Amino acid sequence: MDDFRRTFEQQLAAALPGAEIALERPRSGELGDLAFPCFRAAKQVGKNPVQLSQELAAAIHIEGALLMAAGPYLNLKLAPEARAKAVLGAILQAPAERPYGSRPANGKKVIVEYSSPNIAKLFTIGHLRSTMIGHALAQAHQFLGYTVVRLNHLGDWGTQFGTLLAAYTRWAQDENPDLDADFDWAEVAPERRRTPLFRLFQLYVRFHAEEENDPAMRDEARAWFKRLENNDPRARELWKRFRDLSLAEFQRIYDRLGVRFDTLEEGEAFYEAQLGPTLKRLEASGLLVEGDRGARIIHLEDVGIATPCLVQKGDGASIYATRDLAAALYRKATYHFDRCLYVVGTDQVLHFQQIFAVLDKLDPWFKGRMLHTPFGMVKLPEGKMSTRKGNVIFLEDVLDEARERVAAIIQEKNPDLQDKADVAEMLGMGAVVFFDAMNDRVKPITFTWDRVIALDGDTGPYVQYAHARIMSVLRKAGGDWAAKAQAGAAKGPFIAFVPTPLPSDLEGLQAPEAQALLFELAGLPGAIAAVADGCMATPLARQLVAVARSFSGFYTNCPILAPENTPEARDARLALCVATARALCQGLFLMGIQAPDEM
RNA sequence: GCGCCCAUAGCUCAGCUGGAUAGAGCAUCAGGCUUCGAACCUGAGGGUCGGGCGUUCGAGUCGCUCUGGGCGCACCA
Repeated sequence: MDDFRRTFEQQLAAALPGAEIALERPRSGELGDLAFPCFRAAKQVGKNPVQLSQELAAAIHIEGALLMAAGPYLNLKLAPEARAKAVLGAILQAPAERPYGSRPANGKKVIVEYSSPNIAKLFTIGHLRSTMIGHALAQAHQFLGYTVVRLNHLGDWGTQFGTLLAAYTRWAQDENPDLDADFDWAEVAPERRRTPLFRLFQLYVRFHAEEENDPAMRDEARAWFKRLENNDPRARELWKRFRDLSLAEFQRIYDRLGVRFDTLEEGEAFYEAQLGPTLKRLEASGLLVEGDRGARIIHLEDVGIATPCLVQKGDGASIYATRDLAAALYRKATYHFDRCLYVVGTDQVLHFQQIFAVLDKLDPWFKGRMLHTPFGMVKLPEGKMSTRKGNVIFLEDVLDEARERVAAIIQEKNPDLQDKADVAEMLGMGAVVFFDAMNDRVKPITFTWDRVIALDGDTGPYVQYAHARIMSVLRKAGGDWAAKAQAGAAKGPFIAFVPTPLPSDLEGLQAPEAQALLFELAGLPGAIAAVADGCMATPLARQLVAVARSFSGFYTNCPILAPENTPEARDARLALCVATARALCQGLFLMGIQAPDEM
């Protein structure tokens, strides 16, 4: 396809000297494979776009392709066999280390900061957004040739930690120091959740509840954080314990989600030693000003931000802005990145505007490199979720529920399936994660069980089902067909498939449904590129659905193993199945979803 | 009060830098398994793209304005 694109562009450039040649993808494969909208060029040469496209259609000839004027568009449509050859070739003959849609290394480095949960808080459905969007962005960038650094800005520092220390001191350290017994004041939790970490969480929630009526407690929490920053041994000891407890839990969840980071060490606390130097540097630059109550701030009115950035609290303790600034400076020195993405919710847009503005003032190097990728918050029908208030949906409950619902369907439709539990997990995860990607927008999401765990229609399991059906056909085909679609080991985001020769005769793919499927497969590389460009997984998710849907059309209309098929037609169709399976498997994997062979 | 974001079918959402007849899923209705997996497929109904004004050859997309919602507005993150 790239060859045709290049030739088409060259011919257009020759016919229209000086014109800007920007090709598009037509709405459907019926229209063609590549489209040249003539509007701008027509203006430049002083012609009517409809007329220009007709003239170009008559003037340009490309072997194996048809050039057709469709109103103001000039469409290049490949002959059915040329399309099949181009698309299947690109997928089946891609080198194992450079799968279809990937690009060679481009020498650029991008940091993706994502997930970033707070210590002693359990993962909620809200955390899934940052985690999986960030994961998909990291995967897509690496797939497209970037060097990717995956960072987790763990919330292991700050006044919230003071809250935890204060609460522990008040209600646990004497009667329940190891947090191994239930609190008599807390409501009884389900068995699975009765862990020390959960009790820590209960302490946190209780503190915030009581703090409402007793503002002095807020000072108590701040004082504890101050002690922590001043190296108080008791505070440090508890800090380490709570952090270790949380990390073990987080790791379990990341393993379940298939998400990994280059390091979990560079959380907020990591920058503690750099806070002083950061403040000094801000001071030396002359940006730092005294604010109310002895706080130190940086004014940003001159760049259109009314709220100043507070970098040191009145009591001298640091605040998250200080740590984000220190982190950015550290990352510049350590990673020399080209782009740094912050996958953090929309409620922090102002915060990042401030941080980026301060960095621009401090060092012009940062200009244009820092990017906040905000996402809408997950809300409940009755309102905002709040960890502090305890009205939250825990991620594991959602994943477990999804798994159970899938397991019930498996029991009904395919009771003899091997590895039922594993498959149920893959499909449940697929449903939840895919739902999130389909909705990637800045808009908030209202959580309901049936929405998030939907299993019909445009869902992960729908795409996974297409993959499973293909594998089933390939197994029935015998020979080494199934092996050809078998995923090899993944290296980073790349799934290795052994390059496979094309069938010499592709006439069996003339049917419109086969052509439509080829057209959608051809759309995948663009969709993956759009993930990185737009910093969202949505285009890929939607293109995978398009592929799965057109596969279903192909499957129902073009018998693959029917005895009346010629061996050539059968092989051509099987090759298309293999290509589709590879593409689906790789595409889902970029999103953090696995494609089972059976379900 | 100020700032940012959002508004598309009954519901949930797509719609790439303005460009081909505004598309999916769910729900509803009507069909399709003696044939490769029906977790599927085919078809139907359903739209003043929140209202108004403007820019443009052309606006769901850009600008202004109104209405309705979300978020934020220094010592939480």
